[in-house]
Amino acid sequence: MTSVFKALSDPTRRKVLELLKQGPMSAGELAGHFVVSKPTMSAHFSVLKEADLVHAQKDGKQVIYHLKLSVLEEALLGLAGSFGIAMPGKQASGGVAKGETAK
Amino acid sequence: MTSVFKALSDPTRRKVLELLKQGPMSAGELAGHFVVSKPTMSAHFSVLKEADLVHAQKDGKQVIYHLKLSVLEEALLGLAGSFGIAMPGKQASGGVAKGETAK
DNA sequence: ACAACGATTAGACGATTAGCTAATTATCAA
DNA sequence: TTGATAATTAGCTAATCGTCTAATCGTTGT
Repeated sequence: MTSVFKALSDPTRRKVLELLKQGPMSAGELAGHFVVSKPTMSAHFSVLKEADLVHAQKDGKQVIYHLKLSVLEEALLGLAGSFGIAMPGKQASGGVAKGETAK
Repeated sequence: MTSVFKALSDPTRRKVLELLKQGPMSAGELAGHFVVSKPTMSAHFSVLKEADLVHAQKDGKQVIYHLKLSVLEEALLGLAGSFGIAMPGKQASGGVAKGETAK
């Protein structure tokens, strides 16, 4: 959970995830959307991999990154749940009961 | 948005917010729940204030902290929305509004 | 006025972070 | 085999982070 929020705390990394939301993309193509150097982007990809928010698949000389939406969803849901925050979609779930911890 | 996720990226600060979820609490009482020094806790409170996740109200020689749940909710809702993540509660909202960036 | 208490500020320290350039690895094409 | 291309690793710097102790500030009770 900490690693996910740490990953999300950088605007560049959030934007990478948003780009990946539209579909898998190579490291180079992703890097093309930013002004920083490719090694810097590579470091960002490492943080995202570490947080399990993306999956890297090697394809020839490229590396294709995929968003792992379920992991992001679980983190957000986990935090929202532990604060009884209701969010759009599905039906109300009542949040965490009194005295519970909401891992 | 970045300041909120930065604040959330530390486990101590997340736990502070969880304690505050149950109601306002003084700096000292909050600090009592952790093993770190009070000045360190004070620094954590500063980060939370900076992110507007808590409000500090002075009362005599104490400072009472209040959770600003709506700010947390908005940040989570914003990110979830920009990824089309549906979460329990309310009804679906179709994501980020026109022209918005979901920074 | 002064001592005690709750909290923050100041200053220091090691660890981590985001960024860079240069070098390296891996793959593919000529 | 050589060269080009995609990406990562290595090595560095400057800035920020989390933590500490010591000092200070503001309030309250004597």
